[in-house]
Amino acid sequence: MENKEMQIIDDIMNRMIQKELQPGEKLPSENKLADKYRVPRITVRNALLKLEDRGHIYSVQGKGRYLKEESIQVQLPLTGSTSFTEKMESMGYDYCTKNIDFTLVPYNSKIYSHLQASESDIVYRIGRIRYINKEPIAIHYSYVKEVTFPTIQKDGPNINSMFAYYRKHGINEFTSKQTLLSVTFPTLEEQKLLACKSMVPLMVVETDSVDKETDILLEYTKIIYRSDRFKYDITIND
Amino acid sequence: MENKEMQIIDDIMNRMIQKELQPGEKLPSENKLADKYRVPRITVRNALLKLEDRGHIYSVQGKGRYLKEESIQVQLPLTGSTSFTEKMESMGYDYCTKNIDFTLVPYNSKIYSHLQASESDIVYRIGRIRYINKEPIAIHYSYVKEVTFPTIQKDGPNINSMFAYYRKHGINEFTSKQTLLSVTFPTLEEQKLLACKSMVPLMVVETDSVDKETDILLEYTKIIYRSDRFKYDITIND
DNA sequence: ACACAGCAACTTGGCAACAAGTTACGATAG
DNA sequence: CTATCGTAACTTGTTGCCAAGTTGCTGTGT
Repeated sequence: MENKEMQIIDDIMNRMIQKELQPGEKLPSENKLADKYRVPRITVRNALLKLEDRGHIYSVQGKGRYLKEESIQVQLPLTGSTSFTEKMESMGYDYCTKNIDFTLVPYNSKIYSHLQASESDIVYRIGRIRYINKEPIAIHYSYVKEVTFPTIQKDGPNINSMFAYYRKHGINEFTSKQTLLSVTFPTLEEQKLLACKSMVPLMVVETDSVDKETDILLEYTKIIYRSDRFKYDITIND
Repeated sequence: MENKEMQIIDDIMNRMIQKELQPGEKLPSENKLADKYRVPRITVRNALLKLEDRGHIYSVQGKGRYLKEESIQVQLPLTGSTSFTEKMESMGYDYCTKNIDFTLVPYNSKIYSHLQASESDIVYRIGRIRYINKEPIAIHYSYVKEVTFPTIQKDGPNINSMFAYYRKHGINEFTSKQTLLSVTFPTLEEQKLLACKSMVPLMVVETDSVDKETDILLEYTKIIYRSDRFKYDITIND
């Protein structure tokens, strides 16, 4: 029989789902598991390293391996036109956000075409990290043309909520033309920002935001979520 | 500086995105890369093994490592009430589907509660695999109560399209109460069915299907997509 | 000139021995 | 009795060496 490693991963994952293994619990040592599954130690070790990369367990040299403490899984409405902050607050989460950058974006065909911007347009990126229970759970980038909001350079660094900023400019209802969703793995930088391991999948949601009244394109948005922190609600309703 | 391994992964991934590395191309050997990045061979090796697990490269002992051939990425509308088959055909893909199982489902609190079924109800699972260009891209499970369609046991094994089956029963318009989306890794069985490596993330879409006219619950659906084959369109429109 | 065997130099794959860190416990000294 | 130190037995982490597979060149015989 091939692929003992994957069988071990399946077995341990099942035990975690069935609650046979509890959060915080210590796993048997590599040697004990190797005896149990009748495989070389290295096979068990590789399986455990993968589980660690996925963020399910952690190890302490000389002590052993432990299941991570269970962390929240948030049911997040991906659709709908209310702001992220409002969604979170209406669900009663300990939620906060932190601005991480406000920079001029060098010309980039993908972003510029999304914004329907010409090469001579000036585009800024507003980046922030969203936290639930003090844990980072998403990176949120807003790309805005200077033409659309001429005072953006001055306002930018102090914007806490783009929605609030738009309301201040008399825009109250938003819609979007297209929302795309894909799955990636974190770069080294994203791992640092989101405090996650290299094999935690990220969900990337890209959309445009349009003033419902005037149909003017406001921004191009890219949100990068830790996929292990959410069950996404994509119900279409109302 | 820590985490050389991740820096190597980032670098190779960037080169792939920038098309500096072409599909099918042979990568430098572990030793050459170790020299280039000034790290021990084992570090390069671990980075390459992760890229292999993610499905980006493959290796041949004695020969070397190669970039996988580029495969299609389909833009898939996740929302909307047309059937999967219709979506695919309207987009002109070489699409087909294969029934893989029709079985009685032993009592399971999660599935039964989704179906609003009591413990004495009989529930069947219809499983099929969906292919694009002969490549498996999704596993589709439909859970149906016998009460809803009394002849399901007889019909089941020959059902090619659930939507067609419902239409035969006079149901023409469908809707759903809630659609949830999450990300997981494949079990060993799912790896075999979807012909993918252990670290290819899967997108799981769970929904109920309701007859729009009578509001009767028809089925509970669970679709498991290979996340590397799609960009999902979750635009809410019309 | 050509065919072929054999060898050398490369590739990736696997593993065993060793290193490093933690804990538990018992001997020993005060 | 108590405190402390040392050691042995465990844990996970690292690495260097050799096995296995492929390629290509070179020498040899025809």
